[in-house]
Amino acid sequence: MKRELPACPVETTLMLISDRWKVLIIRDLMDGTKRFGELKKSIGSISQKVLTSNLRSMEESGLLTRKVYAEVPPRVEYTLTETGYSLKPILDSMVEWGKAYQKANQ
Amino acid sequence: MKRELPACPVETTLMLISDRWKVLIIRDLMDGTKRFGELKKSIGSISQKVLTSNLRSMEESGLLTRKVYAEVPPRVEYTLTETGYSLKPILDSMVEWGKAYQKANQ
DNA sequence: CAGGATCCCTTTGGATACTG
DNA sequence: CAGTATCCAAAGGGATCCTG
Repeated sequence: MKRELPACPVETTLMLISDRWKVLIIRDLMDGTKRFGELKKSIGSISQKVLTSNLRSMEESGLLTRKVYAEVPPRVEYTLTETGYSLKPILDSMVEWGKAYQKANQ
Repeated sequence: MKRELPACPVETTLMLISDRWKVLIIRDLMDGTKRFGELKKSIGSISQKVLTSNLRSMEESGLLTRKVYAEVPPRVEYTLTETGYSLKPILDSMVEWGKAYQKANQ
């Protein structure tokens, strides 16, 4: 799963967040820690498998942490790292740009 | 090729630029108009087919314009639209973030 | 030069069933 | 609840050959 970092900075960023779901996951975690089920619900149409694999790869990239509680039923919480949270300006820009684009193309 | 705009602004932005190559194309066009061959060369490892299909879909999205000159050999120039150029702040943020990430993970 | 056409591979995502 | 395992479909991308 771990790939080499590209030489180009913008490619590095893209590699880490450009999947269909990762930006949505990050956005939903900007509000704070969430459980697996909460994430799945707030994202909506994502399948368990895909959510799991995205979360794992983002953990590996250092964008978020995964904390497992030894309880029954199990509880797993996901939290953005500093690195993950530092993507906020990019996300905000993307939201603003997207709004303007939607307005112009509705 | 034309897809419905998602309800969510950030998804809209993602849909338009999150492919592997689109951000690189936009970045290369930030400097000004370029010919097909120049783009292909500056991007490097992209194949003709993929470059063509990305350019067409970006034209359809209103991010760039395509101008064909009736010459032999043919000349085709691509230029960012205002909309495409307005992605600059996002690109810049991505470059900055990518640099910091690379530095932290080298 | 700037592509179109074709074939194939890999990756991502989706559906369903099962489990500690 | 939060996964795993398995199978499958679709899309993006790559390679090669051909052409106005």
